Amino acid sequence: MTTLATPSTFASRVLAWFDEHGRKHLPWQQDITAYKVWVSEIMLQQTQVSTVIPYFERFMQSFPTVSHLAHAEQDDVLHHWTGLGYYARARNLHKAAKQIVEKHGGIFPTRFDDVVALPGIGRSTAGAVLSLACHQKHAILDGNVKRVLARYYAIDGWPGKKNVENALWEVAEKNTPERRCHHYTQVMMDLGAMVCTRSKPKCDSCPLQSDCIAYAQGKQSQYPGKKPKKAIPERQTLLVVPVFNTQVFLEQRPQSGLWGGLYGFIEAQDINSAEQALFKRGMQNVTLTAHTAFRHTFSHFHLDITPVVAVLNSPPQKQVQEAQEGHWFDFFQPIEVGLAAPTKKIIQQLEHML
DNA sequence: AAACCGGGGTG
DNA sequence: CACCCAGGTTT
Repeated sequence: MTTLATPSTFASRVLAWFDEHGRKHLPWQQDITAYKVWVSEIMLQQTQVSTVIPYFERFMQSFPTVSHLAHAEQDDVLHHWTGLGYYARARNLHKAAKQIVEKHGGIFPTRFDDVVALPGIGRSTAGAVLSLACHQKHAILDGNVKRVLARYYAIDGWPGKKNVENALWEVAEKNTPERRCHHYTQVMMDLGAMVCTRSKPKCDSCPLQSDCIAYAQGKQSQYPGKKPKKAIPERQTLLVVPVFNTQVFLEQRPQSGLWGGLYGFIEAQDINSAEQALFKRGMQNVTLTAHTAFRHTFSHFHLDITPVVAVLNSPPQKQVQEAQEGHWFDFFQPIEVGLAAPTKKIIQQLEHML
């Protein structure tokens, strides 16, 4: 007697793998709410799970609901993000929380179009939240899923290209099952993070090995296609660090652009303009000392930073001209606002520079 | 040194 | 539509 082989679909195989190996005990998987899933998804867009966990816990302690987040000070929100990078994402999270309070009565919306209209939430994140928290059937396409699908189907080209992205979305939609869509969403991320990793994928543990095209061809490392690279420029800047007794002066940066909304040191191109900038802020009798430059690298440029400590020999006068919002912070106390990595680094090293 | 990353913004 | 931008970590 012959039996027709039960079609073992893409989804059924990965779901079986989920039952045995999937992650089910992450903090945002307990007492699931759309809010928790949303916050975790935004954090996970930029950082891996082990790093995110303590940030997530602190964030939820301080902002347990959408409403708490909406009513928080932006500085406090950015402070909770210090070290995670991509501060625009924290600003969008805060902005979206305010919109949810205004437009949706503080309840995270459950209609896809409402969710995707929120700042910082696109098609993939909206799909992830509604799938994981509300069990709605939506496809997702984050970096992990892109890698799994690009390899399985041997989809050539860089996913930043529209046509490649479209091809990936098409198969992402096609494979998303009606039943257990929330488990499916979770397991696709798990597979990308735990098995179908960027380098040294664990193909022998993969439920998709038998018909993965990249595996069959031994070309796992060729997928997804790489971003075309280009030389990145170098820039240099002075960061002027005013010090008076045990206090340093920081001011809030403009909302848009580099380190938007974070507190930082005064930027200057040379010592002369550094002195002018200090003068404008009522700091006149100062002793400037340039310290060893260090390099901070972004994706699109290198920034060589020379810290210039400006010790005030007398208390600051009233500002000559209104500038950004500036504050003196005691550098032995934790500073409760958002700081970019290089700012934090300079503050940590400050006592050695005096 | 290079890869990575979802969404916003601009041309 | 095509391209650029943002920041810090991992490899």
